[in-house]
Amino acid sequence: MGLDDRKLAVLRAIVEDYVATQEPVGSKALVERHQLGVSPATVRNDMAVLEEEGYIRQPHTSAGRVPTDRGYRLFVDRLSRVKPLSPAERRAIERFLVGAVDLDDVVHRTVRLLAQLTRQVAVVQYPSLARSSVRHLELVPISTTRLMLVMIADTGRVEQRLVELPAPIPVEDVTDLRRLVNEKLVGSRLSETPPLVQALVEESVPHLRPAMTTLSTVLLETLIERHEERIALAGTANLTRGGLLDFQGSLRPILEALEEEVVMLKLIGEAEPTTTRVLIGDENEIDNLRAASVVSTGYGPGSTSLGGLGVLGPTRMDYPGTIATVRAVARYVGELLAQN
Amino acid sequence: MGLDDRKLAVLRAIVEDYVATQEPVGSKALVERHQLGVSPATVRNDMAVLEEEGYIRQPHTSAGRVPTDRGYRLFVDRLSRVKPLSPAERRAIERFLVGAVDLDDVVHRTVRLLAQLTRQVAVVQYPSLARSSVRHLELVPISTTRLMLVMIADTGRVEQRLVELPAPIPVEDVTDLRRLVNEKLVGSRLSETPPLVQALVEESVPHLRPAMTTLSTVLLETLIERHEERIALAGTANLTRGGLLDFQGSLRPILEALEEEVVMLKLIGEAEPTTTRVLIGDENEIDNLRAASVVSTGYGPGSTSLGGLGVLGPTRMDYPGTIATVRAVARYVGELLAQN
DNA sequence: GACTGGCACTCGTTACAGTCGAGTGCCAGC
DNA sequence: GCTGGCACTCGACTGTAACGAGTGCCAGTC
Repeated sequence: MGLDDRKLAVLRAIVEDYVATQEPVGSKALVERHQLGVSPATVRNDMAVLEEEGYIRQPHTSAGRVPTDRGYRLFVDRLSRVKPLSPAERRAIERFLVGAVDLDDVVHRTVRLLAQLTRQVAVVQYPSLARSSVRHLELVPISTTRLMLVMIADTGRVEQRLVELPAPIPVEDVTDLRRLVNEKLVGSRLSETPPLVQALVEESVPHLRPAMTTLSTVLLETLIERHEERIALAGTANLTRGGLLDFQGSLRPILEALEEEVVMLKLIGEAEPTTTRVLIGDENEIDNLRAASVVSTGYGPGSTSLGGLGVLGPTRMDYPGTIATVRAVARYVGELLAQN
Repeated sequence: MGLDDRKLAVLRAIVEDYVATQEPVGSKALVERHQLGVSPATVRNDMAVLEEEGYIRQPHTSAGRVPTDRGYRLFVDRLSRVKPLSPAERRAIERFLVGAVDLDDVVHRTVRLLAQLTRQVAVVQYPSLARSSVRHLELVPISTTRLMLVMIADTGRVEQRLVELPAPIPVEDVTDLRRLVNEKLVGSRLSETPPLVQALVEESVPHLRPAMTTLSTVLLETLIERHEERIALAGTANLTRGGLLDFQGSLRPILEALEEEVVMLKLIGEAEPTTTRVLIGDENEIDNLRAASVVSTGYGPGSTSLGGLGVLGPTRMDYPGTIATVRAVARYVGELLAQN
């Protein structure tokens, strides 16, 4: 593993040039474009070592070198600084997010902004319900046997679900039910509600019990277990930049993966605001994304995470710039949501 | 324009073969695969006429013929019957849609189903708010100067928006506001609410007036003007089927168009349940979609339309099958929503 | 011992020529 | 009006050759 400083500089130069030109880079071009202070022959020797160690490879014998996933990894970990954003970019972020009127709007603006700034596919998770708490529960009678249950979370998320009651109940009972569930659940984290919901049923007076039982089932089922997590996507057209060279010629697996919300959630939903995760090519556990890289982080007030966001692009991407942008956007969104 | 029956039969055969094989079809292959009862030479003469009239064309001099947009148009209008769905498909539709728990779920299932059955990109518009009526309005106090306004439409759609009040108001006033807006607006179509909202302000008692004014602004602005329309997408990965031959080599414009909700809405949002619209290639007003075809219709109970749905694919698509599927899915969804 | 210039070698790219064959248009004949 | 026959076109494919970017290796220099 004896990689001296110059070899690392060579690797850095190769990554930078390849990302910029999208073409295998040779020893001669390298010494011309960078001040390495040595001859092409020396660079060739260094390249041979780098190749042996698995950081770069040749697409074919008489071609220049291309970074491997491992090479990008080394570059990201040790050879690059996070690029500070340009003032123009900072302004773009602020301008874009100011004026959002509700949560949906914030999420949509964010994902579009991220796609535009990074020129990649952007993914933003809605604030996770599990980490939100209940602000209010509303029960709206639709008919004597049907209620619409609406839950408003402190993050601004609103979820609704139809409840089919086992028997007709009078309006006064709906009022009672509403009061009871609100007294019990408002303010508590959704991840902590199951025992509370259970208690609600046990404590309820006999004539409300059937309705409360049904209601609690729906509460548990829908609001906590089922589609509690949602995501927004933007910038899929960016996948076609750089011709078909990226993604080894086929967008299919990428597009398929992007449509699977579960997959995407797993990909970006676990990060914390303080860390930025970079997954490069092969490091990805999802087979369909073996030709892609993902940069993700969490957002939220302070260091608590409400959800994740990130971008997906070719392994040949501008990591320093992308990482900087993802972080910046996450921070702004976190602050914005903290104000609500 | 003297196209006799045989020439039309030839055109039909060309369209069918080309759709199936994706390769230019020649006179010899045509007589082999279809019982036209004439020789290749005769077919060639017919082809020459069809080409002159602009229904087919040759990619290059020594190749077979390919239908033009105009050819597909004639095929759709006069040469094809809507294919009845297979029992398996009918069952798939029913199985897929049964068990949907709320509107979001219905829409998501529908769009995925449509993408799967047609193997194209599917687009489903959420039930249009403009054509829905108000079932209930809820006001939830967030703080003394902030309310969360939640509107529930008869289609099951729920919209929310934060209201910043000009001055703090007591909880009793919120109750009054809630009662007033509900009395006035419940049951009316959203497209008819603006005068009613106006009246609400004018009729309100002095001490409620400031709050009511703000509230009415939000009501008009958000629920009626702004993002009143939403769509769901699925099956973008299907764009990559058939290699890059479809869409003249670049998915970019298509993907860009798909991300523009406004564009998509215009495309599918105007149809009525009784008619099915087919836009072929050039007929499309959106430049980005000149290489694609769109099959769309409306859905809703009876012949009133709640929204549109459709699929987008290459001009080289199985029109009879696609049309049948789009119609069938629209009918099922319409019925499903009518039951709510 | 590390770097360098030089050189032979590899191999993908491009250009060009030639062959093949699917498919056509046209025409004389039935 | 249809058909068989025939000459023609032109893209697809194959083979050959020249080109050149880029390499690995080695002997020479500091």
